[in-house]
Amino acid sequence: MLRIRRLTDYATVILGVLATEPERVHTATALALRTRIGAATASKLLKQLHRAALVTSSRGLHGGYKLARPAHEISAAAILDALEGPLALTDCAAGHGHCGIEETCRVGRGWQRLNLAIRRSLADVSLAQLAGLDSVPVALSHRELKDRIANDHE
Amino acid sequence: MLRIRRLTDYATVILGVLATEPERVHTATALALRTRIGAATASKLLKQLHRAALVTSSRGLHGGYKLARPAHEISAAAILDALEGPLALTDCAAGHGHCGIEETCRVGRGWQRLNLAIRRSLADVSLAQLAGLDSVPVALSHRELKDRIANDHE
DNA sequence: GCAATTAGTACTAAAATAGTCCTACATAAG
DNA sequence: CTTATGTAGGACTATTTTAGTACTAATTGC
Repeated sequence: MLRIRRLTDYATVILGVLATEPERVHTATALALRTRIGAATASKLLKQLHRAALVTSSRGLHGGYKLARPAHEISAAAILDALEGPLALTDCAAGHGHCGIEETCRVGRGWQRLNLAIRRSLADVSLAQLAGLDSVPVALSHRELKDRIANDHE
Repeated sequence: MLRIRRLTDYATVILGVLATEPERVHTATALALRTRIGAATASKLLKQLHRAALVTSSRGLHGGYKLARPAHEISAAAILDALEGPLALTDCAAGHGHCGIEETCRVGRGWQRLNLAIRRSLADVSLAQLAGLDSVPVALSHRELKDRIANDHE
């Protein structure tokens, strides 16, 4: 239930490596080797990350990629957004409504609320935490998410 | 990002209808008509819900489906589990590890933690809330989930 | 026995996902 | 000013998931 795509996972792994050495530039192939991800795939992911401005790139000889900001300033939500787009839990909410009856939309809204709460919470988790580089492991707790969703109602 | 499947959404819609009239039995076709979901699809979903013990069924003439328990005792997590299985955010954690290097698994664990926190929070949201039948809309808040994830560390 | 209705399974079609390849552009070093 | 090393971007293919359908068996009330 509720999984992220494999490529998104790959991307976080790559970002994790970049986060351990934020000063250096890393070539796509080097990152691919180190993460055992296919070179072409890693390259594609890095391009996406670049477009989302999570990494900076330099071309030519001695070119490569670097983290655009410190790892603790990159949120899990930003990564998800970059790789998977701002899609919602359900697409009923996205507007292609063949949900003719009232109950449908009521439920749809419920999911939507949940989705929002989760997203916001994800915004509070940083790459540094995800990659275990921070002292605080993954800071986002039960009580807080629950509050968050509750406080959401209207 | 982080979406549920369309069929899962359908299922909640069906459950929502069942929740509005928990006393009566509803036939698969009646539910299909009311929700504008294809009859065969609705039927298939109801079977899954039955296997997951979220609804009870009776066969034969005047048979049909009913909610197995009151709507406020059915959690969003239970619905997700029934329809999508207990899958994790990433499948690296599921064991098929081709994640040879350390960073990989560090990140994997991070996702795993997030997943767990979200799951637990989802366990606190009921069908009644999802379908908007409860006074409290969708009770699961920002602060609480955040706490939940934070408290998770080891 | 008959009609209504769920149970189970197998199959098909469509869409999302993952992954590869090719060509163009940029930069530094010789 | 040429060449080696890189990224940028897009087109394309294969694989896997997801959605949806169809058919047959089992159950029950009248």
